[in-house]
Amino acid sequence: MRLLRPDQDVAAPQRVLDAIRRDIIFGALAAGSRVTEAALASKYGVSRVPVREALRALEAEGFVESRPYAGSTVAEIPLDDAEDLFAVRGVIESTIARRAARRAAEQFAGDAPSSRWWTARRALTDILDAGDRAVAADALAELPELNIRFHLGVAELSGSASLAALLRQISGKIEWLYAVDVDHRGRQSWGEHRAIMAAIDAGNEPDAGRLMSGHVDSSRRGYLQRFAGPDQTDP
Amino acid sequence: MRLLRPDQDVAAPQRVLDAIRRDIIFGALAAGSRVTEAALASKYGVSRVPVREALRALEAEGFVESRPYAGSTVAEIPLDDAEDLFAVRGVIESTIARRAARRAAEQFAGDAPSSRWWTARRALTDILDAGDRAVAADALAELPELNIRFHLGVAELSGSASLAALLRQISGKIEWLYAVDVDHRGRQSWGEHRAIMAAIDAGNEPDAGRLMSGHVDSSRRGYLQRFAGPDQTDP
DNA sequence: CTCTCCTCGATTGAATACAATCGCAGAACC
DNA sequence: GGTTCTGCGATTGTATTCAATCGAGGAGAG
Repeated sequence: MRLLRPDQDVAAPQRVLDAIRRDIIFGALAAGSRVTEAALASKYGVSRVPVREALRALEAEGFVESRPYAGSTVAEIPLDDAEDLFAVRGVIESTIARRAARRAAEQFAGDAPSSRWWTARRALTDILDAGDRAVAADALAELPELNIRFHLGVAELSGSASLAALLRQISGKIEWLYAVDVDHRGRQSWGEHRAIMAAIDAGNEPDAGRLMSGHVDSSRRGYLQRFAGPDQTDP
Repeated sequence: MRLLRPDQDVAAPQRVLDAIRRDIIFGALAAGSRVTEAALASKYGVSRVPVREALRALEAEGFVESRPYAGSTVAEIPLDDAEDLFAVRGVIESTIARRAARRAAEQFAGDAPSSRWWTARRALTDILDAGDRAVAADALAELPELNIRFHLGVAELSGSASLAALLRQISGKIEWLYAVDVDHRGRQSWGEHRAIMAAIDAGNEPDAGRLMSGHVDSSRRGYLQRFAGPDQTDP
């Protein structure tokens, strides 16, 4: 009947997976460090079985590396891949945005929008509002999480599970790279989301793709400016 | 001491994962069909635990969908995503090819190529030879598997685990889409691999990227010609 | 006859228990 | 003194076991 623990034990294993991934991305688990199943199990209050499943998923996503009988280690942050990852992400995200726009138009062309679509769309409204509140309250620390959820929400809206899976993988890596340049351009970046959402709602594929592409590119420039500043190329 | 079962039980769980994925890609497990853990466990002669881990990894890769207590089903083939997946794959693969070329140049610029690099490079030679033999012997059925291995091998050579993980995910999807257009253009497609390899070995980044991009695009055109032929766009 | 509720079988989720393997420390030998 | 080998501790891999949940089918009320 599940009156207690409202939506927590619905997905106990999923929760462990998300928690570990989150710890990796935001630095609680350092890159290269060794993680033992027993430690994670006791940390999250479950047995080793769900932890093992989570580690396997994370391995598929590229966040941990495992060797038989040798255990798992947190993967190294792909610093060298930054440029390339941004390029790939740009293509994936603009594709997703275009498809989301097309799908939005389809939803209203037909009889009635599917409930699945509405659920995703409503979640995005909540995310955008929460982000705006965070910006207004100067609680910029909340933005990284909301940023990921916004982009994944758009992927959900696009209806393509394949592209969504690719995005989950790559956006996780990018957040990992710089845990969001939140002090530097958090406000502006968040503001761009509204425009993207509007283009999608309007069913405007070209604009949606273009705005998303620009959004990712701004992010890329922000990253380069902050980290790769002086030595753009190595001799 | 592992004298028996030479390289089979080294990675029993990995083997189950690869086997299931292979069955999905090449059609032994139909899209949309329900898969029970017990059935897979008995099929591969292991218990349910490694099967569950494999399913979680496949879920992360987007090949199966799971709902708590409702079991797992093989995901639907992303037919609608074909165009987009080819576009994304083009970017990923050409990026990988350019990086592989750069890395090849670096290997010979320094003191001595790393053993890791050499291992990957040697594997590619074997794959290319095996493919040529298969073509000569008209054993085209072997090409799909070798094709995947060639592309993943180049990814290995690029040295970027992130890009390799992305490629693994997307190339699996594309093989799944058309289990390789082997009768139609298997020979020509395979022939292009040598040229790509040569550009990489020469450390020629632009050529490597361009050739790989063209290679993927040929593949895309082959797919469209064969499946999406008449109705390029829906009214 | 239809709808609702409930029970039961099947299946998944999780925990415990045991076997297999690896890496390291320390002793023995050269 | 250095090298090699051998136990031992720690950790992972797998099987077995039990609890939780879902879905289908039937009984009963309206």
